Amino acid sequence: MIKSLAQLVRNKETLLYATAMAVLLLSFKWLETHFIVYNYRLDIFIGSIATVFTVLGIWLALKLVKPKVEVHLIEKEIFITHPAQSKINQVEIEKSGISKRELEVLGLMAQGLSNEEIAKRLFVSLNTVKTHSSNIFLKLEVKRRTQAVSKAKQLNIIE
Amino acid sequence: MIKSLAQLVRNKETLLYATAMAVLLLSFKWLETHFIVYNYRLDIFIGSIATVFTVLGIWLALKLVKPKVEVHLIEKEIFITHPAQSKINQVEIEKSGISKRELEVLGLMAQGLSNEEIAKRLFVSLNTVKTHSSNIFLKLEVKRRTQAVSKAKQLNIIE
DNA sequence: TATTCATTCATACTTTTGGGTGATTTTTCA
DNA sequence: TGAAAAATCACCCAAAAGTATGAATGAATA
Repeated sequence: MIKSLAQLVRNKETLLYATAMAVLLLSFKWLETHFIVYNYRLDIFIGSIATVFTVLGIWLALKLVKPKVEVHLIEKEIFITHPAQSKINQVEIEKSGISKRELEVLGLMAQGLSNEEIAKRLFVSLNTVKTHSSNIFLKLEVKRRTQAVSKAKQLNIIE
Repeated sequence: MIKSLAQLVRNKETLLYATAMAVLLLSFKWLETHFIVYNYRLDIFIGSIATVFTVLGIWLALKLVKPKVEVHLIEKEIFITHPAQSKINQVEIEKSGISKRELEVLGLMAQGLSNEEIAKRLFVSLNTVKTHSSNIFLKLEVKRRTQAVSKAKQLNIIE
């Protein structure tokens, strides 16, 4: 309420409305002096004044007071399954010490390729792939390719 | 404005406010008859009535006008990592024809266990695990355990 | 320049895996 | 109850995977 009054005072149009009220009062005063108002029933006169000024008050309030705004916040939950998540953990790769080439081999391993197939894919010999594999197992501290794939996926160093 | 009036009529509290206005009017009437109001300056009397009813009007308007409702949608993003998701696709399991026991073996396979380790875990012989493995490969139409794991994860029949 | 590291390859050997076949025992289900 | 499916196990053989060791080469680096 205090705030509303403060707004009312601050408002640029306040003068206009104040003037309107003054004019109304003056017009009543004029009616009072120039017509024989008292011939009419005084309570009717007062009643009409009350009505007019009530309407004026309502009009004033509606014009001046900034409308109340109730803000309703509705939380809409958006489920994101995984937006191409599973970002490869570069940190873990470096921590494990796995080289680029070994990572390639590991990736193909995870796809289910045999050493022979990996060798053909990378244009190297079977022995090379075996060496890479062994090094991978050492670095991941596992014994088998299946374990390597399992651990690599856990560490997010592949896929 | 029309809408506001309609609200005003509908409002349950309207009677209260109407009563308040009636009481005010009656009190003025009472003042009029029981005191010699006319001894005072009539314009002061009218002015106070105007002021009172202006305030009443303002108060009425402030009380009765329903606030505007602004609805704000807040989109709350919920990321689902993959512990909760990745529900096992029962349909694909049945489609592949993989039995319960074979599924067990497949699961341990995916964890990187060797046939020997699986055998010990399941309290069966190595040969049994081999048989299960072979059947799994047939049913998944793959050649190696690594491929089996890869395909099984694609089909969501494990994990 | 010397050294380290990644990559490549080889040979020999062991272990694991996978294919094929057959058989017995449970379990399930019509 | 009786047939089908699932689970169990064995033996043999071959392929693939993995271990160990050694070595050559090229690129990066201290």
